[in-house]
Amino acid sequence: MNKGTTHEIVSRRSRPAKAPLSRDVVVSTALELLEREGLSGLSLRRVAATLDTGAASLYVYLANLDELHSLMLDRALGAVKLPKARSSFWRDRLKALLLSYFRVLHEHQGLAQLAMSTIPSGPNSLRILEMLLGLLREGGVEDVKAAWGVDLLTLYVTAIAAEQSLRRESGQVLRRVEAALSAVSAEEFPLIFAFKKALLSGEGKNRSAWALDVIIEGIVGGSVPHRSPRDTSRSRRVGSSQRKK
Amino acid sequence: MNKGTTHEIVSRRSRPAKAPLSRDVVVSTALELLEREGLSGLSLRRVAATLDTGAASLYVYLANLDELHSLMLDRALGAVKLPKARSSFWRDRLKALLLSYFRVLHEHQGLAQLAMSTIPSGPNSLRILEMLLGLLREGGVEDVKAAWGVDLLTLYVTAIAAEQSLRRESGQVLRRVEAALSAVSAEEFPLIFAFKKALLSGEGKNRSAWALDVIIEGIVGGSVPHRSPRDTSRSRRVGSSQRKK
DNA sequence: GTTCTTGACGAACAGCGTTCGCTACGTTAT
DNA sequence: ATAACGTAGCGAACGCTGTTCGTCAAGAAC
Repeated sequence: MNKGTTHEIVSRRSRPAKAPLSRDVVVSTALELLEREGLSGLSLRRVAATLDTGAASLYVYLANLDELHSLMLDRALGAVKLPKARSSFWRDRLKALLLSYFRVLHEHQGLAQLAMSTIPSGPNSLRILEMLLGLLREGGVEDVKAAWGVDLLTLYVTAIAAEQSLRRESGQVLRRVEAALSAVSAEEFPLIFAFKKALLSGEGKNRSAWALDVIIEGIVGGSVPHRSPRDTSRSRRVGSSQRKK
Repeated sequence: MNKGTTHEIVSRRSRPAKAPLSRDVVVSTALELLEREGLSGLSLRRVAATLDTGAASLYVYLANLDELHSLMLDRALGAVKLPKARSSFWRDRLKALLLSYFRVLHEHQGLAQLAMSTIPSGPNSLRILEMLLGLLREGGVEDVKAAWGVDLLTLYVTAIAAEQSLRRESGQVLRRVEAALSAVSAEEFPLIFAFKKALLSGEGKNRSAWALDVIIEGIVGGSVPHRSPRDTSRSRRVGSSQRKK
């Protein structure tokens, strides 16, 4: 079956010092690889190769690639800075937290894209979630609104980070968009034609700061009339079971 | 949309009735496959197999898989209903447009996920973009704000649709989240513990309607003071006094 | 009739996630 | 001390992917 009868045994001791190969090193190595090569350059085989082993060995510590992604995301989210309680006005703390969240996703190549297809559920994510809930509640946001709001906020921040990462990473897509925008005629699409420059002006940082303001404003609702005539949603306290059709 | 729309070329002497195989049929077939099998079940090979040909044949009409994705997205966006001009208050029209956008992305399996990694740039997308710009302008939203706003709105709607599709499609991920949330202790994460039910209550439709309201309010609301000292440089009124350079 | 263009396509390449057995080692039980 | 056992490690393989290359055939142009 195998190659002949001789079968050399190389004696593992001869090798320099094989990596301990634990769940942690696998995740760390994967994160390094992600940062160096981007999401498309991340694969179980490459991770294994970096660790000088075969891909099959990783399955001792991982159920599958999805789990690795989930672990990577949560590990990375450990870098999000949680503002201290009552260190400032709650809204500033909320903004700081979301901004830190955004930065972590944005600064690491491919991490945001990864986060878009991976609902975070690890301990670090939970800590962030808990703090977001606390902040919204401190701000007087109603319970159901707060629950939906945190989902919205994280989803939203993730989406912005992913979009900007996508732009930065693969210029190919952006170039096609630019081409499409440049080709529009002033007659057919006058507004697009006129807004061309503004639409393409990335200038990521201002833009995402503005976007964050928008979403926070929207949720904490200084401007949203709490009860619009149509919105009769009986949002009451959490715990009272309600199911609406 | 169907294969036999126009002229039949019957004389393929060797074979019964081989597919005409044009760019349109490829895209249509891909969309059917997407709806039937989801995004993970979509591949060039499967599309080719459905068309009873080899994968290499598709490269006559497509540069690569990304381009197919882009074409598929724009084709699907053709189903978005554009409200008639001045049919109602501009804000209701904006909401209707975004809701239609959302529905199209949400109802077709996998389409939203596809849209998250594909910046739309086809004619149908442009028509939607143009209309969005018009609506925001009609609402008195300032130019640069409008330009960024449409980007935000579409990104946002796409993200919500993608998230909800992800939940519906793969219960695997959701189950892990549920497990993680159910396992939290009341001591460590009291708020998460208390909000558990509200956090998991998907009930997509109410939720996304609310989310849409939030983002629209955020953008059109005059909440952001906007006049930052260095921002006013290039944002002048578009359309009225735009000159060619 | 010959040349040129171009759609179609089989074969192949490199890579992917995942599974299956088989070693070789560390621990435990006898 | 020896035997048994669980398991980390890992090579090989399976079935899939996107993409490229060379070839073939049919029609257009000359």
